[in-house]
Amino acid sequence: MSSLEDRRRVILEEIANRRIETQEQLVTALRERGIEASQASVSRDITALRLVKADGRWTAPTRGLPTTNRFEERITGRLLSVDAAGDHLLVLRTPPGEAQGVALALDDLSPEGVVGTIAGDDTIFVAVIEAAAGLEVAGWLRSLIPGSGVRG
Amino acid sequence: MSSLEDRRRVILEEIANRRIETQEQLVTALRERGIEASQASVSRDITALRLVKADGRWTAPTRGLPTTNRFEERITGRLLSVDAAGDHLLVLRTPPGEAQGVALALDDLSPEGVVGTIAGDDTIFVAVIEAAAGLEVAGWLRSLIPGSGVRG
DNA sequence: CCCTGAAATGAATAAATATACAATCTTCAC
DNA sequence: GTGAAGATTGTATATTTATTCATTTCAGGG
Repeated sequence: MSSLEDRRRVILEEIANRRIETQEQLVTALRERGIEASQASVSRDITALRLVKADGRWTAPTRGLPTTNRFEERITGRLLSVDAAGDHLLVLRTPPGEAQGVALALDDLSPEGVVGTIAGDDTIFVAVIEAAAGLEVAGWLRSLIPGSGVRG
Repeated sequence: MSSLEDRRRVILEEIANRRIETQEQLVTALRERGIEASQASVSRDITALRLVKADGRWTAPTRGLPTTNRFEERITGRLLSVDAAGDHLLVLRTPPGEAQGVALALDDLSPEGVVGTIAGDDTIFVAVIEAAAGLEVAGWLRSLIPGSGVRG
């Protein structure tokens, strides 16, 4: 019986059911449920659960928000170029057979402004809401291409 | 012009294009771009922009804090049927023109097991990791169809 | 020009969160 | 059983972030 697992389960319940604004509040909430833990442990749990403090309260994000890292892992080395075709379409090139995977990763993240993607074998079309969003997304994607300068 | 607006715009650019882990890094990044600001101001900007620190880096959430209820609002009445095509693909039907919106709502929520979606005009393909996840997602989606019968 | 009020800011500091480190449990091989 | 390796934990503290408060800036009215 892992008290660690139990505690983390309760943490998820608590942040889902009441407004928890600090880790100390979480410590208190846990104690009310018979679980003793220090703020330090709660901090570690929060890291492990990849929780996020948004709008002043701790929440479990829906996927996409905190998965930036994971996304970057999934895409790095599989993205060759990023080009714009007009204001609303980005065209990404990948090695053969990689487009589906990269496009799925992109779908998982759903960056601001991206409306959708369609992937072929080595090409992905990314539809963006408006030009500014496209530029931002393009810049960020390019930063994932090895050997490309980060600041443009 | 409002240097405040400029600064916030640059903040969004910076966190999109490089990994920013602390507000002090943001202060430095701003200085490199010719914008002087204190950590205090950056902290206020972050609050105003509702940014969140996820996985150790500052990011712009893809959308606000989605609740299941909000998602259900977005989908209820716009989903006509849910069928399985094999173990890894669900096919959703919507009224004409609604598929994109429903698919976006689905992407926002990214239920466990859903790898990605592609939407046409009145049809959405939902790729799921494995059969069990597909059944679960399908069941849940069907529960959103008014007067839903069991299909597939 | 001088006021006034609202918004924005930085310095200092309070508050909140993450981590180093040592102690204590678990697991598992022997 | 004993002991080693690794996980988990709390305390104390370092680091990071939010806030207080005094000051500055700027627009508009006189």
